[in-house]
Amino acid sequence: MSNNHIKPENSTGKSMAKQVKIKDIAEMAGVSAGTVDRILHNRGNVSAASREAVEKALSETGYRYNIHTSAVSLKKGYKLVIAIPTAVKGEYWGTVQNGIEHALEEYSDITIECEYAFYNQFDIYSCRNSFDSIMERKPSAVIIGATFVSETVLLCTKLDKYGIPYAFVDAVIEGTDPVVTYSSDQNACGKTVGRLLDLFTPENAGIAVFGSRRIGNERANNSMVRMSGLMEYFSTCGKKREIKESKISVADPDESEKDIIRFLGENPEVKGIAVLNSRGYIIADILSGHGIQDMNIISFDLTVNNVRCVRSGSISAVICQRPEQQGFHAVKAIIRTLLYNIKEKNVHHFMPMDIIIKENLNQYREIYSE
Amino acid sequence: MSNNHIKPENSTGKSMAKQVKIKDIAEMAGVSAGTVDRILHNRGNVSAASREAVEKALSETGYRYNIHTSAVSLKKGYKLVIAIPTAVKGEYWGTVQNGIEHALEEYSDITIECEYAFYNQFDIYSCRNSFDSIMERKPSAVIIGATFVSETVLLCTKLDKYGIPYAFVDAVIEGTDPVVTYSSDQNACGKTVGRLLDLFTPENAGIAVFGSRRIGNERANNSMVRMSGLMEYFSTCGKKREIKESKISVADPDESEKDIIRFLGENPEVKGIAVLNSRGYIIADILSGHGIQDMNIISFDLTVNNVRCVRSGSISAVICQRPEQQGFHAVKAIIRTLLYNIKEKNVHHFMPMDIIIKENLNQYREIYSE
DNA sequence: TCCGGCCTTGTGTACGTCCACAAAAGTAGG
DNA sequence: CCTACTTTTGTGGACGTACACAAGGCCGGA
Repeated sequence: MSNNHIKPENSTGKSMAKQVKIKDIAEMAGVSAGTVDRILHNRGNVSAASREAVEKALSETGYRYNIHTSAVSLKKGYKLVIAIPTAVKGEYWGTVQNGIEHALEEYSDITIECEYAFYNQFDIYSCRNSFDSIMERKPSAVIIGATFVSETVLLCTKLDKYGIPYAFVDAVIEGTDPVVTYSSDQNACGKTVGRLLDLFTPENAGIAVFGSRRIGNERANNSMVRMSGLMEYFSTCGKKREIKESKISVADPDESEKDIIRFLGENPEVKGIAVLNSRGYIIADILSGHGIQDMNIISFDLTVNNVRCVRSGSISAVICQRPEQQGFHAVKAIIRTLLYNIKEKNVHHFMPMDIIIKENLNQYREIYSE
Repeated sequence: MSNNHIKPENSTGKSMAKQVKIKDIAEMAGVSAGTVDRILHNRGNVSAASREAVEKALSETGYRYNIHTSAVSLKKGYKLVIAIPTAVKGEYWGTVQNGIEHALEEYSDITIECEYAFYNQFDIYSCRNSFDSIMERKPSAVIIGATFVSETVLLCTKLDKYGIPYAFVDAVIEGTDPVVTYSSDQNACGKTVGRLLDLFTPENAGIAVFGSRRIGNERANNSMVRMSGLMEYFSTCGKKREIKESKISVADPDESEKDIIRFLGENPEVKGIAVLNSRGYIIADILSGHGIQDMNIISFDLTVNNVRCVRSGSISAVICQRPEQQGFHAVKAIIRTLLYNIKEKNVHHFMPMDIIIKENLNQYREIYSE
């Protein structure tokens, strides 16, 4: 009972990497621990000779400092600013936020202050307001859920100027220099949707694709990339499918309903619909309301409404890009950067595209909620 | 609509929790820090009165001790024994091992020694040998990948006796008391396979199911549970499908090949095959070798061979249960138990069943390899 | 040469916990 | 009431790092 632990010193033959301490490095380089510390933290005021000697010792020993003792003596806290579209519980950005908070819990023994700078993803002025406030908040690091291209580039330029690290979730914006990004390959998503639609829809039936209405021409538009992936799938799959395109309006539900019903009246051969955003449930509910049962809908994101529709069968499949994991890992990566002051090598992480159908829905719910 | 987004903690959007220290608890309870420490670590020699006062203070403040300072001053190390089937890189248990090692890296600042006790999952004697050696190794905790029921129960009884915590990955054995388990709902897996097979196989074609040959009648047999799930799917899906059953032998490849070709000769209507273990690639390769192209194979696990077949199209879909995550989380949970000496509430974790097809294969590869 | 100022380096304390050991309180027997 | 012993409690050093501050070295100008 009392001997179910081992003593660190007396390893029973197993070799254990011995921890190299700052003092060891200092001794090797012929300087004091303080100098090593200054180099490790880029605090400046170090001669070229000392720096060289210490860096040699560091790389020879493969020194990695002890995160625990580091955290113990760390005086300064960090301030994390999260600039993402308004997070609604049970929807996409709400799930991202879950992941963010989950990660912060893991670091609850370090002083990390976290501020949200939400913006309306359909309103460029709201985004500008929000992003303008970020520098005033004096962040140590920023997590960005980008929608508008030039606003984001502007923000990143400022952050770069002050050496403030930032990470992207959901979408990656060109012309920026993030520490790390978590996103999905939207083109591959489109292909996957194509494949699923193809599987679920009878061979002789038609297919329709619903995207969002474009808002401004500056938006980083995941839907459009998904669309081209979907088209690629159908142009290479060997089968001949007729593909109709349409849009749904987010703003006006009554309008949408009329549009959809009219569209289906005009295209009775359509038996499969791809909805390239998270609003598949809207179409599913409209069709249910009109007693239409034999439509196969594929949509995106495991939101509460989509979950309901997958369970009831009014949506055939949903593709999900692990928003929670995106938030979680982005925060962890950015905190690691703050602590260790090193950039990771592989900055772009692509999340898997989970395929969720009625049969495997339950296990995903457990993962994505909580 | 406007204000149902998540407010983190307080109105200013900041989240910071103040650390309650052992000294604070000691002061509140009118004892010294040493006494609090003894209670926290069940070191005994504490009067009932002190214990009561301290526990009151602990629960009032919601005290949670600082993992970093704890780790800094922790003298003892831990020894983790991993009792799983022999891990081969790129196969199921190899991926579990990846996850285990990944988790150990996260705790590289704590002294954790890790020993593997591999066994041959097809040989009950090998399992006995391996499990018999475990107590001698004086583990602080054990991670078990169980195959044989009574051997596992025996091991767990011994572990329980000495109060050594253990966790299950992949399968859960009845009559044991693990700290935590990571596994999949095999019945739901079976249903999902059924659904996929149904989608991929033309409506008028027949379907076959290949399980493993049973080895001994004591084995925890995932295949059998998957089989019943699959049957459930087809008995409730409304369609009429003819389902044939067969087995594949792991031992003798030539024998398997003959069996399969004979089977398909006798059942030419079969155009879809579910392989309820990870050996879908064997069948896929045999069929490819015989020039058979129009078979839809669904199998399990993202092994290197299955990945190759999904990419080439000879396997239509694979279901994967995140072996890496299972290993990863099991280790993290067990280490948390060792550190905090508390049991988690929800011991059974079910992993999602990822559906992998050609179109979404690449992103999963990145996740599961690395 | 001396002085002030800047650049560089070394030193010492604090962080919160663990744990060994010392001290104190309690108990029992004579 | 004293001694011997057990149970309970308090105390201080150690862990490895961060950072403030003091101290030393170097340089140019007077």
